[in-house]
Amino acid sequence: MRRRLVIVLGPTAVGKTDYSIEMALRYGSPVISCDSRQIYREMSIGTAVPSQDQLAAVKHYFIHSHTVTDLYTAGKYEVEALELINRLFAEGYDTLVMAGGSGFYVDALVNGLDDFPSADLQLRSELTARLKEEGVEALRLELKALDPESYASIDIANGQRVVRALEVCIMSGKPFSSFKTSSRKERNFEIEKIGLTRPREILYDRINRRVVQMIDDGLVDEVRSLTRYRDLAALKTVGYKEIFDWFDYEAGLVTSEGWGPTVPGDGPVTSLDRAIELIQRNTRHYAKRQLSYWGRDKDIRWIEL
RNA sequence: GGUGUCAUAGCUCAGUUGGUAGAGCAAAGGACUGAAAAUCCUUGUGUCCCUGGUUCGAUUCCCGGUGACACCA
Repeated sequence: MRRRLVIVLGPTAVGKTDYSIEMALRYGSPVISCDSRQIYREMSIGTAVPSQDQLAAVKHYFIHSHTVTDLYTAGKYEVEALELINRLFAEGYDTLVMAGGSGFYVDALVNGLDDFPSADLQLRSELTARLKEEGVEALRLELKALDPESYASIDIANGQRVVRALEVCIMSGKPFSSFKTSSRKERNFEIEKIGLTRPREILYDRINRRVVQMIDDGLVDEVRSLTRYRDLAALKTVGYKEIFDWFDYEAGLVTSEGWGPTVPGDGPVTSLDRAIELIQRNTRHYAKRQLSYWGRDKDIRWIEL
């Protein structure tokens, strides 16, 4: 029997949720979400999770299934999603629908990640602290000594990448690059990727309006209720970080002092309106990055809505 | 009505002691192997408000105009 996974992907706010539910109903499939933020049960409004009605209409997986206090990663997603997919196929489904905005997670599932050691949070936070104090150069030199190949191939201007490569080198005692096989894992089902898109102007307009809707739906309260988690990776999310910054300003923790039109950065978030503007802009940036990520994937069949 | 200040990139502004100009943001493009809604990289010619004058040369100085703001009436 021909088993098939149909992945509906596309930039944020393009309409993946509606499209995937419609498709799932047609195939009698559940929807398997592939979204690095909708997976957290503590976050709803700011992540544009499907509505109660939608969740009732079609069974969804990986929505609100995990907690922000556990660092979730693409590696975990690969394992868990694959396990679920195999189980569902075994139960008799021949077509499964996946909806995803997280390109890296989609790739992890489709092609598989190499067998790198997973994150060591202790080591990572040490390296991140050093990155902050000593700058990228110091860590870069260390990487050059431990793993010249990675030094030559990864983006060494990107502190986060340098930290991860170093983390693996130190943890395993082997070069980061030695884990890389650049081979694709075999999957025992067919994969079809459908990319949803819309004219840029329309997409941006949908984003702008959706952000306003989120505020009306109570985003500020949702964010406030998550204050104690704000340092977790899960909360480093568009729609949340901007509002935390606004809270900081209101609390007098940051001021406009020292900031001006030629100083890099966005400056203090002095009002809710300013926070909204920033969320809209950052969401647009995010959508653009998603489009760029999928831009070179020749396996995607694009559909303009 | 009078006086003063300002008028430069889509926006906020810097600058040129006169030799046609540059930051931040926006925008566009790109990268991506366990933080990925994260993180990082690349891209800046614009009647320097308009008219006239001085000058080899004016966006820069001067006259006038227009507009914005402030103060005085």
